[in-house]
Amino acid sequence: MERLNFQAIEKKWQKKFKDFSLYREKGKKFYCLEMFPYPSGKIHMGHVRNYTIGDVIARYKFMNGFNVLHPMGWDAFGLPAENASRLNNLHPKKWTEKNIDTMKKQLKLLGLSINWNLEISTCDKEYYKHQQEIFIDFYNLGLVSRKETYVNWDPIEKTVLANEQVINGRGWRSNALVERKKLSQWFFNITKFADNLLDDLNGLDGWPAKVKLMQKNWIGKSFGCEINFEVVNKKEKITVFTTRPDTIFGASFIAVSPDHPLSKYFIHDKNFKKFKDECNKTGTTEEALANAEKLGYKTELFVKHPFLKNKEIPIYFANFVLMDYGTGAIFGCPAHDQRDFDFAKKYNLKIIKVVSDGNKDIELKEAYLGEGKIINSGFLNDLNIDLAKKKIIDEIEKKKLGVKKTLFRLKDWGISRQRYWGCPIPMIYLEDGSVVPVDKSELPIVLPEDINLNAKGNPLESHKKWRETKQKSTGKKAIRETDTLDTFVDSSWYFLRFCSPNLKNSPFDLQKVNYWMPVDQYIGGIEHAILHLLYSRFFTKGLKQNNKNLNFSEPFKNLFTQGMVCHETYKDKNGNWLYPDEIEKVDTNSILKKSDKSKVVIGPPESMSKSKKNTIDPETMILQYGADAVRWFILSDSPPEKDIQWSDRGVVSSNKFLQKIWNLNSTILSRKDCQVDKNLEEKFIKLINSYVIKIDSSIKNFRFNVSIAHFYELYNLFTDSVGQKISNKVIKSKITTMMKLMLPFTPHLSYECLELLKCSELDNWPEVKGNLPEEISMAIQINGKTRDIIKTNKNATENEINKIILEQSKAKKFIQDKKITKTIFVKNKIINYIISE
RNA sequence: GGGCAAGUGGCGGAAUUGGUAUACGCGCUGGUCUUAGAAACCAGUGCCGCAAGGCUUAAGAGUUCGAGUCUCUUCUUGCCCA
Repeated sequence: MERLNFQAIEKKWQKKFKDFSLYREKGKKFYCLEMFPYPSGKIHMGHVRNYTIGDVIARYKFMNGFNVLHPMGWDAFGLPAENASRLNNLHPKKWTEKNIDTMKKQLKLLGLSINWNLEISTCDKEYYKHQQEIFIDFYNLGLVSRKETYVNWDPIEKTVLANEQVINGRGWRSNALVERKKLSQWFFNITKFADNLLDDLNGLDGWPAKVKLMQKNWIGKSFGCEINFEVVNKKEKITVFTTRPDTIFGASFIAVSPDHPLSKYFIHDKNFKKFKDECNKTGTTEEALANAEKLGYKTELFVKHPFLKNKEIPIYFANFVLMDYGTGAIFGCPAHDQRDFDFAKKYNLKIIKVVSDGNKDIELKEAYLGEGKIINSGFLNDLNIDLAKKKIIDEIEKKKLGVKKTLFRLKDWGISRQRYWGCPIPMIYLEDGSVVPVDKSELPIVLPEDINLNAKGNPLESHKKWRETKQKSTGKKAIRETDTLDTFVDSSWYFLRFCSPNLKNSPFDLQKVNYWMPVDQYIGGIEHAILHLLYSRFFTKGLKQNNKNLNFSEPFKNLFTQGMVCHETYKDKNGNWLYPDEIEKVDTNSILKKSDKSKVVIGPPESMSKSKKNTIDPETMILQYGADAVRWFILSDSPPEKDIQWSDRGVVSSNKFLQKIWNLNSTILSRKDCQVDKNLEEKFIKLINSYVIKIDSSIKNFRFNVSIAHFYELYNLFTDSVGQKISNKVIKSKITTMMKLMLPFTPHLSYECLELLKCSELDNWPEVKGNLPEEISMAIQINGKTRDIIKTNKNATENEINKIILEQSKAKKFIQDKKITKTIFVKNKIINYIISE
């Protein structure tokens, strides 16, 4: 028997997959999309998992008669290209193109059903030209603004970081301590859609509840009110925002942001300046602010308490109050807010309980946040928190002390990046100080290639020739915006571009996006649960506002978030990380470093990363074990939403199993016809039918590991059956069924076997119906304990079962002459006799 | 601190949603074949017990004829928010 030569068949079929398309004229549309990769150099196992899952879905849907769009592109802008080009003296464009080339070849080795004719790359001017157009459209819609704000400044990368790029106060890439810096930045006004983005989550039934919850928390809608406090002996009022107006009687200080207008009285105060500089060293994330030590600067100013005559409350500047959240001022109620509590402890401020925690006279050790009756609060006393909130807000509005207000945690999306390798922002600065978009006819504003990357800061700023321009309509001198767009912008609409990737004059063809959108199945990592998905949703809503004829307002109908690929880590005696191929396993207990035979310490499985050297190169695995075996393994071990542990043993056994399938196919091809036992044959056919149903439903439910378990069972069924009295016709027709079921998982092997089986219709899914096995097993229980399992005909009645039990079942002796007081009979499942002693 | 998940053999995990717990795979043990090894094939494999049987889904309670699945308490782990 000839061994499976996977290299040869993969080569053969990949040639046929070239320019592969799952398009067809008839059938319902299905848009299957996996998050496109960043071209970092080589593909990694995470990509293999992501694109294999997508490929199974795409092929499955196609075989079920759908017209499938399954494209691929490159998220090709971004800082790593700049860093790499400084290291290797290679232009970011060249570096990116080289990587795309490599990764495309690697992806093709996996045998994906990608239609490569639709390939796009975000660094291509034919792509970002349209992005600039969308930017101008958004600008004209009032969805773009320019604001002076404090930003997270990474002093090493010399760029602005988004809040989520700051981890524990440090830059996510550089690990530098992040500083606060005031810069003029471009923003997308995502907050204009805050309510919309929140409400529409309800319609996303095909999204994991977890992701929806994360987005909901991120948007963070909260209800409360503004309260105006009169400053003693000054004209102004301080407006605070609070979600806990019910605790107003517990207020013992006012804290305002160091950037609050009130600071005008202190600009000449050296101590205040020092304090403010100190504050700027803390990051701007809520987490950084929460963890930072609470710092205050006491002013000589006081406000009047709005409900307590003669009560005056001191004003502090505080580092934990942000100017861009709420009104930049809060009232502090230490008894019921932990930050206020910490602050009050530090500056010896009064802690007045206004919500009863049940312990009347015991001093609080921390803020009490629970439910309780209101106390010490005049007309609010004895109410619960909710009622007190309503009453106090009514009172505040009645006395015109403030207004009811809804606040969002969501902030506008800062999109300016002081970097070269990104999409130029199509705005110009005129000499009169006005800032205007470029004329659309000038698009694209092409990124210049002759730049000096070794200069500090943004190379576009020092590129005089590119920077200096003229306004087209007036001929006036102008200077280009040198900031480029956050790369999240690039990925916020690429799914639309795939519908008409070569269209010249418009980002997308209306008819085509209305046909293909929304994406029917989007697949990617959970790490994009908030930002990428939120931004894409915002873009879709913005585009719909710009063009009312778009017939969708959400981009992704169904979302699947796959788990990570993990591998154990290895360290040598000096604590240096080692690659898996630098070690050897002598036996289960001793692992040695190959080079010097020293002992190696094994760490727990962690997400594969270059820094921990626990990566496995997909290309090596594909060449060694075959693409089908790699695909098979990555789907077989764990449910796809969970993390999976890469194991070499696993891929070896996948390879062995596929070899067995090949051998089985060969056996069947050369099988001689035999005498036929009709009953046996019928039984075999019915069993196969039951597996078609099981495999079909497990694929539908993304339970690929279960599908694979069923394939093993199917294989066992075949090896038991080839030697039995079943006709060649039936055996061949059923192995054809099995190969079709396997096709989405192992396309090369399946196509090859189907060709050998002379199957004429390769691309249709087996019928998911037919007669099922008649024999089933039933559990016999006595007092709820299983005492025997009997085989019986489907739909056997209680009487028939009773007869069997009394005649032959092992359960018989448990009943003996005891009295059966009750019988519970569930057809095809169990019969339970309740007997009394 | 708050919210949300999850906890099943030596390991990855399955269980038609309240009805046969441990499917399938890995590993391990024994055997066949082989000069030997590898591969392949056959058999076994939750725990205790010679067996009959008993016990078992993190721990404990509850609902039920029946609980891995539902409810409550506790513990542990992971993720998100703080």
